[in-house]
Amino acid sequence: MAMTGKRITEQMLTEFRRRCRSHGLSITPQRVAIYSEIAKSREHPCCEDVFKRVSRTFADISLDTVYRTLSTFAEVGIVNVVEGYGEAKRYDPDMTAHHHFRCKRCNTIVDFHDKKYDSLEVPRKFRKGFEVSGIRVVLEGLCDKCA
Amino acid sequence: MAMTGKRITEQMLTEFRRRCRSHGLSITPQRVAIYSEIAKSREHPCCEDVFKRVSRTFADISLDTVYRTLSTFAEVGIVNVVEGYGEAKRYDPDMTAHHHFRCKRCNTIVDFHDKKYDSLEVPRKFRKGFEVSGIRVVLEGLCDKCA
DNA sequence: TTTTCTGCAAATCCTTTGCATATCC
DNA sequence: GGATATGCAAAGGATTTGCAGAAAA
Repeated sequence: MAMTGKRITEQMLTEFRRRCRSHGLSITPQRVAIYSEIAKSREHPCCEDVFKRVSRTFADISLDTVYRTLSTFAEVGIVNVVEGYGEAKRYDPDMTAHHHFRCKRCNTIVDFHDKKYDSLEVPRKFRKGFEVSGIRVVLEGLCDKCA
Repeated sequence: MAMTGKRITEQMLTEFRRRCRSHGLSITPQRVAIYSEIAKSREHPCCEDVFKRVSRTFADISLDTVYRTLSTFAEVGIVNVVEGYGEAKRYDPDMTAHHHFRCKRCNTIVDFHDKKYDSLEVPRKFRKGFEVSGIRVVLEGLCDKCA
C-alpha cells in the first residue's frame, strides 16, 4: 500500500485562484505549481521536498521562491504549518479540522479524522479572555513500520 | 499574577541524579545548573533562554553545552521537546500527561490539565501495528493578553 | 586512569533578505 | 505602466560538530 498522492481537481485550482485574488496575490506559474504539488501531498512536506518535486516539471524555479510562497500561503490560509519538533518546517494542505499521529522515530505524520476528538469542549479556563480557534489532538509513538 | 517560577526540591535533584546515573550520564555542575533552571521554568524556554538564566550564576557556561545538554535530557526523558512551528526548539520540564494552549500571536504556551482530555481513547486505526505512547491536545488561538 | 564532558571555533542546516529583472494585472 | 513576484547571492539565526584540554567515575 504505497503512499499515493491526492488528485487535484479543477475546482481546487479555481478556489485557489479565487483565494489568491481575494488576498491581492498575483497568480504566477510558480505559485500554481507549488500549490498543485502541496495540494497533492499527504506527508506534510518541507520546502525542500516541495522544491524537489516542483523542479521536475518547472526546472528553473528557485528554492527561495518555494520558501516565500509556502510562507505566504500559510499567512493567507491556503496551507497550515504543522507542529514540529525542531526539524524543517512542514506544511499541510488539509485545512479542515483533523488530527495527527506522529512517529517519534521516522517523523511520519498521519492525518486522521475522529468524531469524538472533533467534539472536544474547550476547558472552562480558556472560555474567558482567550480566543480558541482550533483544537488538535496529537498522538505520539511509533508507526506501524517502526514499531 | 506574575509568572512565578516553580520551586525545585531536593527530591527532584535526587531523582535527577538517579536518572543520569541510570543512563550513564555524568553528573556535572553544568548539568545540575541546567536541570535546575529548566525544572523551575514554566514558559517552555529555548536553549538561549536557559543559557541566559544559567549564566547568571554560572558565568562561564557555554551556549553549546546548553544545546548539548538539553538535547541529551530530551533523549533520556528528563525533559520534552514541545511542539513548535518553526521557531527555536523549546523544552518542557513537565513529563506528566498534560495539554497545551498556544497563542498564535505571542507564542506563549500554557500548560493545562483536563480529566476529559486525559481519558481520550486511541482511535481503532492506531490500535494495531502502531504504538501510541502519548496523547496531547493542543488548543490554538489568542491568549488573554493578545485577544 | 579511563571515560565522558566542556568550551571554543568552525561548520552546517534552514530560512530570510536586498536588489535588479521579469512577470502579472 | 505600476505593482508584485522571481531568481540570485549573500546574510542570518539556530543548531551541530571536531577537537584538545578539563573534569567525572
